[in-house]
Amino acid sequence: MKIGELSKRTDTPVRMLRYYEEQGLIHSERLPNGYRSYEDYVVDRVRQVRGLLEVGLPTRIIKQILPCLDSSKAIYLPYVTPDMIETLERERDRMAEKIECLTKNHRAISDYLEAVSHEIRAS
Amino acid sequence: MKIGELSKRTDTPVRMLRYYEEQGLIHSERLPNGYRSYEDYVVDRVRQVRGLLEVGLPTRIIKQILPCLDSSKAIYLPYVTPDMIETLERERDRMAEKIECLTKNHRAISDYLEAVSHEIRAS
DNA sequence: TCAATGTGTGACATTGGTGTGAGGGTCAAG
DNA sequence: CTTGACCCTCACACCAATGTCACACATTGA
Repeated sequence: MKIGELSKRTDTPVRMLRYYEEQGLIHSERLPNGYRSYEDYVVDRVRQVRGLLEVGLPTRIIKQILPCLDSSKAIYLPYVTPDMIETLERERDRMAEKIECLTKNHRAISDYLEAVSHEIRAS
Repeated sequence: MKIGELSKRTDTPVRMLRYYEEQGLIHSERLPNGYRSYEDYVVDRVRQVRGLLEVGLPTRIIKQILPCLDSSKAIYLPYVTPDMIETLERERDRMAEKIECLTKNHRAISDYLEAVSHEIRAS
């Protein structure tokens, strides 16, 4: 697929798709005319990238952890450096913290909305 | 307490504390000499703000939802506008999405690290 | 063929969170 | 009284993600 379709399917500005490629987060082939051509799996990839960006990870880190999140992990297993392991462990822990923070605040908002809805019904 | 102590207790640059105040996220009194003076509860407040920033919420949104996360919710219940409710519901849903994303990726990284550690033990 | 749409590159602007430094008060300890 | 640590404001700089615009070429459909 070409960049326009990928853009629609991922609800992502074309500008950003090119940016993600520049940052090494996604890959494209080129058609004879120079147009970018994407394989289907890139759709999921982009969605994953966007999700990680949304939760505050910079592209630098995303680029590092993405390969480890592929189903074809086996390929990468032998090449892992201690340095990489450290990064992954740190990110894993940071993610756990974020999950905790989000969960707490999510519940607080839910509770609040719940209370408000009762208030309305009572008035 | 003065800004230096708050900075230490929250592990937050003084610069940022003043910024958060400018954005209306925290409050300070002023001592006779012009120094900022904070009440104890601000420590938790700052930690909460930082957590929310880390998970990608902009100060604009944080400012809106913070009042609803206080324990003294009752005070705010009567003043809630439909507009505010909408914002809260949207943020609640976005948080849920983020939690899902983080959970998924957290598990993936954990699994990966697990696999790697086995690999190492086997070699 | 012409117009509209899609794509390419490149450059500049913007935004939000953050860093940093200048220049100047406050205050406590030596 | 002076020094050092702390505080004030203000301004400029930075970075990463994103928006926007200009200009050129490709594709497609009327």
